[in-house]
Amino acid sequence: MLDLKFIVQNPDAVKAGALKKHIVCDVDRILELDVERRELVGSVDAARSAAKAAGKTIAQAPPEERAALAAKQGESKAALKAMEARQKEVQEELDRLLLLVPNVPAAEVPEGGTDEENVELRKVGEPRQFDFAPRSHSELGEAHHWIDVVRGARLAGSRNYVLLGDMSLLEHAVMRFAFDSMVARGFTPLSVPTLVRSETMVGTGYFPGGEDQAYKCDERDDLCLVGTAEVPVTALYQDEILDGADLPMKFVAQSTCYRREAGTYGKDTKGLYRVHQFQKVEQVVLDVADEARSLAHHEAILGNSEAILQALELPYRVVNVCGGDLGQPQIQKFDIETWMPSRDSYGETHSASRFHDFQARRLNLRYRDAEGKVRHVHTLNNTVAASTRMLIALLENHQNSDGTVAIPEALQSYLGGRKSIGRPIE
RNA sequence: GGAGAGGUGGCAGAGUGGCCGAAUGCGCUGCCUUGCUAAGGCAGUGAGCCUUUACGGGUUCCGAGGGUUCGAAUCCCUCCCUCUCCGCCA
Repeated sequence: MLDLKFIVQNPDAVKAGALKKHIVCDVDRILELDVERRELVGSVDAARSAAKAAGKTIAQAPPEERAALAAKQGESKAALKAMEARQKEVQEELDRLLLLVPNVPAAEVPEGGTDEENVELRKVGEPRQFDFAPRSHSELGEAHHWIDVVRGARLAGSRNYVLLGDMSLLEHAVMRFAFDSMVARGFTPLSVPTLVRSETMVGTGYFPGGEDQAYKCDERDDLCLVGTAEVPVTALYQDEILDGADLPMKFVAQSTCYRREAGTYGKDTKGLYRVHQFQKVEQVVLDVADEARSLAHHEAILGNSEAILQALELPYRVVNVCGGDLGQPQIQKFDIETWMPSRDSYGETHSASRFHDFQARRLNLRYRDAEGKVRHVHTLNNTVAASTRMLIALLENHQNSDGTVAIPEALQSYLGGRKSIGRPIE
């Protein structure tokens, strides 16, 4: 969330930001509530101060005078209670509204309402020209008995799948390659819970608003399945004050990711593109509150993922995500879209986000700088590799005319040195 | 799941109704002293909010939320979490 002081001092910038993101929030009501809140804090504090002083007088008064003094004290207490009740109401409404105010997007974020208005920054690699009719990953998966969506659905409903044989091995190979690459770049490997408290979902900015997209345990447990390791990793130090000397912290974690995909019926129904569960390696950076350093990290984590795609010999493009396609918490986001022949287009595979202190404020995640001042950290994250979408790209881009699939050199050592998988299809 | 214990400042750990935002120790910071691979002395050392040009002042926070009381870290209720033993189990 944004700093209340910032909102009060820059209401127009906040409103303009929300407009650019096509998000509705009531900034004026917040300003109103803040005025009332301050008045109440002033009078409540003064009343409490008086009550405290009176209490001390009573303690020191001779026993025979105490009853009278205490009775008098009881009267002013009723007024204090009323003020406190109102203060609580105001604070609660304010807190609720503050959670809905979006982060202000950077000036470099393009105007636009949907992903169609994202701006392409660069293309890397050429989409392959096939001299045969290429198969979709679904066709390849079925022909080789690598992907079983029928039994996946029987086990767990639609948008579920089973990977078999070499496809399961390939999934592990990609994940491990991605993970190892990040460790080699100095990221600290982490294994984290994928079932977290709602509070953690709020802290990272997924709630309120994203409840429909998350699987939630029943009322016995206040826990949700995460849609990404970003959640537990970013929240790792929530409610703590870190030593600024320990920053930046860079983490890489693999996790299973769960997504309800509510409201996407009929969309991307074939194959592995939109599924309820997949594996993902994610990178997260925590650093001091410094714009320049945040920007540098943003470039770096984008570059880390591009290096993975280049090693996997996959064509991709980078887009600057427009305001309307930006989430509530981001300052700016770059998506990487990888070429997918069956879609005859680039499909989103990575999302590199910069948040400034938006998540850190919600998470109460702070650090002490060199001067001893306590500040909120800046957070960033990016996909390193998401299993299913990487499998789509690998199968479809590296397929041969006989239906076998070439394995990029970077992955061969993870597959026992094999250069291809699959037998020729009849 | 059963039985028990407990949640206090960076850590350890006192504190069972007013003198407690909280002893003491450790850690950390600064100054001083001695001079030899270290020790000693003194001082300081939580966060939030309101207010103030500033110095400062006020207030809240002792797991969370309610309650009793003129007054609560201390008493009562609810919840959360941790630990120990037993049971079950990957």
